[in-house]
Amino acid sequence: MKHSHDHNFLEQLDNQGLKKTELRLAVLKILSEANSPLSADEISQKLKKVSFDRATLFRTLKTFTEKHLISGIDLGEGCQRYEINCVTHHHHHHIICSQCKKIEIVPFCIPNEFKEFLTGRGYQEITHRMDFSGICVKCYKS
Amino acid sequence: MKHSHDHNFLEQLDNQGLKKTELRLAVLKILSEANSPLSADEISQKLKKVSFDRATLFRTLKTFTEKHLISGIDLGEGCQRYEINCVTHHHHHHIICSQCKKIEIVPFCIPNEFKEFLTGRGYQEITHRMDFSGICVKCYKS
DNA sequence: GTTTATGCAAATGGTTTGCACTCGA
DNA sequence: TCGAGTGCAAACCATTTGCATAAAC
Repeated sequence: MKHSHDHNFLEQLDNQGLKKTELRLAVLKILSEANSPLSADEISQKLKKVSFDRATLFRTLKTFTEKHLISGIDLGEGCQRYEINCVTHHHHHHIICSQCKKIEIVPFCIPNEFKEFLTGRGYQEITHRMDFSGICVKCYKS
Repeated sequence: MKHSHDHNFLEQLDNQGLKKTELRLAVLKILSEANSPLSADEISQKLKKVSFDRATLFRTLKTFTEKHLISGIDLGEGCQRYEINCVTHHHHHHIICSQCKKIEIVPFCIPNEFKEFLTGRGYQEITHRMDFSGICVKCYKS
């Protein structure tokens, strides 16, 4: 899908005191147009037109994550996936098909009681991760 | 803590058609005496008395996981941790302290509705992962 | 003209693999 | 004895790091 806020990338980089380079703009564009979280490999593939170095890509992803422009997520595949952080992309969880690896967003989050329980146990700054895997309809039918 | 079913290790290996070697027995013993999931490194450290090879240890952990004698869990540290599977250790989730890395078991699991929702969406053989992190009381106080 | 970002090459860390040898059943 | 299990060395794969160059501001 196309986004109308492509031009915001420049602004976002500026706000974070980051220089606007071709790679950075390309990565932001790719992630904002993706409909599911992408691995570094997948981003690389979509970067065909842009010349870049793998180390630089990882540095970019790390910087963006630290500046909260993107989020890294782990679905147990042994690599990180990255998602753009924008107003329309708030906190959520995923399910990944164990066969075709298709990823969907899941429309629920953990009950408040969980966090309350842990707070009661003295934990501070609690974060959680939750994800699902299963065989999707398509794969199951075939 | 000491367990009275140490002698079951031999039996468990037998049941799975696995040969009873010193390393395997030692790993089962270590994991059954551990009070939180151990990484391959931590298991290695506890194996001081037994001579072993790192590759063999990983092969052992893989075999045990496949035979469901142990479970591998990922708490986002970049390595797997392993827990013994026995009658007294059923499905559960963890919280890890983001500072001291102490791991505790959390006494709740996801609501049934989550799985039901996904089943309704056509997913089969659904599994989930859920874990927490936060600063534990001890670390917070210091 | 600085500071920050990049490319290159090499290192890291957890884990896996190929192969010949060894040991448990 | 015979196949499963092991040690060793080397490979793997995602990611990181050091350093000198290049580009952004």
